[in-house]
Amino acid sequence: MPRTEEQLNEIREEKRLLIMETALALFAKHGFHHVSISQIASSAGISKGLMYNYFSGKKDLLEKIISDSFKHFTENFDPNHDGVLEKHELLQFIDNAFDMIHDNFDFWKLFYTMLLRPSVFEIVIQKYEEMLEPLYKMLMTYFEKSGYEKPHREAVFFAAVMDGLAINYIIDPGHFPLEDIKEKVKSLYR
Amino acid sequence: MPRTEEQLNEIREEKRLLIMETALALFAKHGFHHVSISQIASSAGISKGLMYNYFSGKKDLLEKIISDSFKHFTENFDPNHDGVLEKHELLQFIDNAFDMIHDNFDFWKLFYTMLLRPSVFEIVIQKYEEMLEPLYKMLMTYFEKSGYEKPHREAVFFAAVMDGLAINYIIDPGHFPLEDIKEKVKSLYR
Amino acid sequence: MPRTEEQLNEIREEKRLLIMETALALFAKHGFHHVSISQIASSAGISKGLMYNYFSGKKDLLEKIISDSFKHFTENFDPNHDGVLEKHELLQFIDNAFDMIHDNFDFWKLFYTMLLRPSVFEIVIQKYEEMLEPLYKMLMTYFEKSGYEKPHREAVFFAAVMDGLAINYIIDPGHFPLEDIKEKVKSLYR
Amino acid sequence: MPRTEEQLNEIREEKRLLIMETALALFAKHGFHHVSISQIASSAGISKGLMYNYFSGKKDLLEKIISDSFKHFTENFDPNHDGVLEKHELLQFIDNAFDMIHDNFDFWKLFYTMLLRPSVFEIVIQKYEEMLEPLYKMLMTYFEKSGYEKPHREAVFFAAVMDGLAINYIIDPGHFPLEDIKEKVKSLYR
DNA sequence: GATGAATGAGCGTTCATTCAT
DNA sequence: GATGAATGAACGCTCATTCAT
Repeated sequence: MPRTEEQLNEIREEKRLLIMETALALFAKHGFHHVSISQIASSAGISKGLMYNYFSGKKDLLEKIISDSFKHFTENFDPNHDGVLEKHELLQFIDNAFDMIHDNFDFWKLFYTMLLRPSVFEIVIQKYEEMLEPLYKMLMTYFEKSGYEKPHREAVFFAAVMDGLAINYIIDPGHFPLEDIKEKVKSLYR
Repeated sequence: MPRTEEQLNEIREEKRLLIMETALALFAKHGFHHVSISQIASSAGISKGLMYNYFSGKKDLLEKIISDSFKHFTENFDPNHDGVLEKHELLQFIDNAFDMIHDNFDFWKLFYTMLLRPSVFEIVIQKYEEMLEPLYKMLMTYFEKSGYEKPHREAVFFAAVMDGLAINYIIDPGHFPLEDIKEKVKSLYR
Repeated sequence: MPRTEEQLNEIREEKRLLIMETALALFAKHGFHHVSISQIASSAGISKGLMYNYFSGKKDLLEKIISDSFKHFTENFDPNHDGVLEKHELLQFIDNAFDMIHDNFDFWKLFYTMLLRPSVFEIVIQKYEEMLEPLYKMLMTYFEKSGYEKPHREAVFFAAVMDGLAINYIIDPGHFPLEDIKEKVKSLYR
Repeated sequence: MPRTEEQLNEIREEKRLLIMETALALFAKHGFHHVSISQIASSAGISKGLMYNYFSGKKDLLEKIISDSFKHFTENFDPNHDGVLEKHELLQFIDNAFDMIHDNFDFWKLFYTMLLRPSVFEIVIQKYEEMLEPLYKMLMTYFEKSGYEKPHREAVFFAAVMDGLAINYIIDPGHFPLEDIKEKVKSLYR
């Protein structure tokens, strides 16, 4: 008797996640180009061939990892989903951002690793921009509303500060004065 | 008439530089892993074999590029070399930093590309920290002297902000509001 | 109400034929090696696994297709089954041959594709020769009876001409001057 | 001291030929798709990688084999290169054709193997048509000049006859009544 | 010093086949 | 009978590196 559709979906979903999690951890640790399909397969305890039942190739695997994580990220942004940022939401975002990096350390490490490597990043840039645009717009609207002189500059600056802090946190989380820095950033926007 | 020892050394040094510059430009454009030794050799107009007279391998070439550029970087830092930062020096540093990135764009692009890839960066991180430490100390001393509550936090924050801005500038220099951002950063420390 | 043995056999035979027809069409269009079991199965609307209930493997499937088609071919040959060829039968055969190719285009395309590939053709060559021998004998008898000097030569020549024409017809049926060629061949034996 | 240009050319030409001859023999024996690069390399006594110093891939290797052989073929056609076929030249061509097949058996076996396999033949079809067109034109002109009613039909027929004979000769050269057949064909055009 | 032919380990990927369900 | 997840050997190909000249 063949498996039921439900059983198959369960198996497929489990394996899909297993492969993606295994690959993400390896990509984060060694970098996309330094991880071979063989390594992923053997780390996940499956055959090389099985990978290709779930993903059309190494690039596709990366894309799926990134887009899944983005989905998770965007879902946890703009708390009340009204597209408008209030001051307390911005302050809360600053707190959340570092928690998010902490909770998805591998992903964010991979993400920032890719950010400057065109050959890898182009795979993913579109999803990145789709995700980023609403955030940028919200920030600009917020800064405009709050009376800042140059909202675009403020949005760019804010994003760059968060990137810089994220990267430094990722490089050496043990020595990063996390709470102090959170306070510092929040003090700029209080 | 055979060349003198000195002339030979000069020729050697020229070739060495030629290879490094060629490789740096290619690495920055396509990424380290997407540039083959063959490409570097043919771009530089030399044979593959000759590369190995100057560098022990592809990794070695990368290391030499990074560490040479650091040397150049540190030599052009700390304006009056007294180890003490004045406010006007800090403000000037902010200006200079972006100029430096602009003038050595390929290097800084490559550098930030490598920043999160332990396997490669490990090799140069020590030189990087050696170079960074006096700056950190100067910064901390300055912030302390200027009455900041948490000098360490301020130094980390400042460095991270500069990293974040550098990265965003490198990703898309055409759309980066350079002058506005310089002003913004300086305004924080005026 | 369970199906009778006969009904089951009928279903089995239908599936078998479905698979063979699907595969033949794909083999003819893309070539044996460019068609995967997955493609055949999905084209036929069955699972990969089921294929192996009907055929022991891809090679076996090919063999069965070829030998089944031969069976069909031989059954529709030698019009009055008396083993003797009359001139009008030979002339009719020439007409029929092209109709036969037209009606079973996929098969003959596949067949001629395989003709020169020993590793595959070996398998069916015996059946092919069994089928061909009576024809050869009839031809030789006919040519002998008709006063040709070298009946063997004539039989070989006739068969080769028909092969050559068949192949050229198959390569580009749209541009093949079919009726003209039929006339030409028949004129040689009128 | 590096090798002279001449030495390098010699080495290159030798290896190129070695690889092509080895590959042709294997392709003819087992078919293009059944021969791996590894097999060719090990048959030729070289490494896999070296193949790619001489040919850009397996397809390119095939193309070069075919086009080199075509070159050889066309050079030995139309004896006095005046683009006009005389009766004695046609009769001589018939003799030569079988000699040519005999002398380049592997090539012609490979060629006819490919003729019906679109996926392989398309690699080579252009060169084939370039080579064939002048021949077709010469034939048509000849048949027209000689008072045949339908020159196009005659050219198609002639080419098909030669194909059919070639294929049958290639399948089983030992049992092919070569001289008798040559006479037969020539008698049609005397 | 300088060359480039030569190597071979390793890559991403395919696919006929197996087998638990 | 029927399914499709799973396997693994083999493929075409790349490229850092070596070394005879």
